Amino acid sequence: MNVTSRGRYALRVMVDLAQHPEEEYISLKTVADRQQISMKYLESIVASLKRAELLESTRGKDGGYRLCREPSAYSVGEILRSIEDNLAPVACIREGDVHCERAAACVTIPMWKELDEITNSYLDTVTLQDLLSGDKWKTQADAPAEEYQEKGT
Amino acid sequence: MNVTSRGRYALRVMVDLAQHPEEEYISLKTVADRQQISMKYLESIVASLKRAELLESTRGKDGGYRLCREPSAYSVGEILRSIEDNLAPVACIREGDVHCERAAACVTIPMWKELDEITNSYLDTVTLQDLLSGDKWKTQADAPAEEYQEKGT
DNA sequence: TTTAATTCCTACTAAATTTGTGGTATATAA
DNA sequence: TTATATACCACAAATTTAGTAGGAATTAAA
Repeated sequence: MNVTSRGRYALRVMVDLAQHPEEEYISLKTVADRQQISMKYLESIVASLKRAELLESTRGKDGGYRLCREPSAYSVGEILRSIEDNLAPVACIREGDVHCERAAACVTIPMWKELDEITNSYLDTVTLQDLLSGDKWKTQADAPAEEYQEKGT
Repeated sequence: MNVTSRGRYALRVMVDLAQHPEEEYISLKTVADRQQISMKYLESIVASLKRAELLESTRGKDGGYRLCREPSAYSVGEILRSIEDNLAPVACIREGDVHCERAAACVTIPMWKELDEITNSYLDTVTLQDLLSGDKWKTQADAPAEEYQEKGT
């Protein structure tokens, strides 16, 4: 897997934007201040997010960034894959990349591939909304016995 | 996850030893030649494996390394954890290590923890024997109807 | 039309990690 | 006692990650 600070920061930017839906566009400076991350560093990260069409922007005064979908329509997997180019657990199974000539004979490749599938499919089931609500991980001790947060109604 | 070459090499050493059970102790040079890995680099890797009691050794002439269990009694998770100190997908959830003061408020922590559990429990289900046989990942198309490659004979 | 605020773009630098190498001490079988 | 190993420690090269710097282009508003 290997999720670097770029991936973690990307997630925090997306969460931050999701938590402040009222305003139209939010400047990077605002997000950087709230999240205490260098704005300059964030620049290259949001550039990737924008390229992947995970958020939209306007330039100039009063410009900034905003989500272009409902939080429930983003999966963590999608966000991370747009940022990290090596979500795979080992280099061996990255397509095109370095071709290991022993791959055909390598007894570990099938395992790495399965592991990659397992992690990706987990991350694809977690949405930005899940992160915001936290319900997905609430234990019974935490959770109020009464009812879930109604959604969709 | 982040499995580096140390982890991959460790797995290859273990597989190599498992594939040559006839001889008593096998020298690192032999393994390094067979696997085409720098022997010097392997030294530090097998040192970790030995420290974790995953293999045993004798020094001096005719010395070398050998497994101390049946291949089916090693899990890949155990092997990797003895080598890589950061199997966790992100630094944030490594105990004791760097303590992130925003951890309590961080909405992503529960997800990283669950991901870590998922990957570790998968890797704990895969044994060295599984890697050797490959059966675990054989598709029906691959598998010859007749019989497996005879081994042990 | 000028100014301030902002995204966008490119290049560079610093720090950390990974991937090794080298040298030597110690143990063991023949 | 010699050849062949492991064991141990320090250092170096290569790669990746993290962060900085500077400025061009765009936009809203004064």
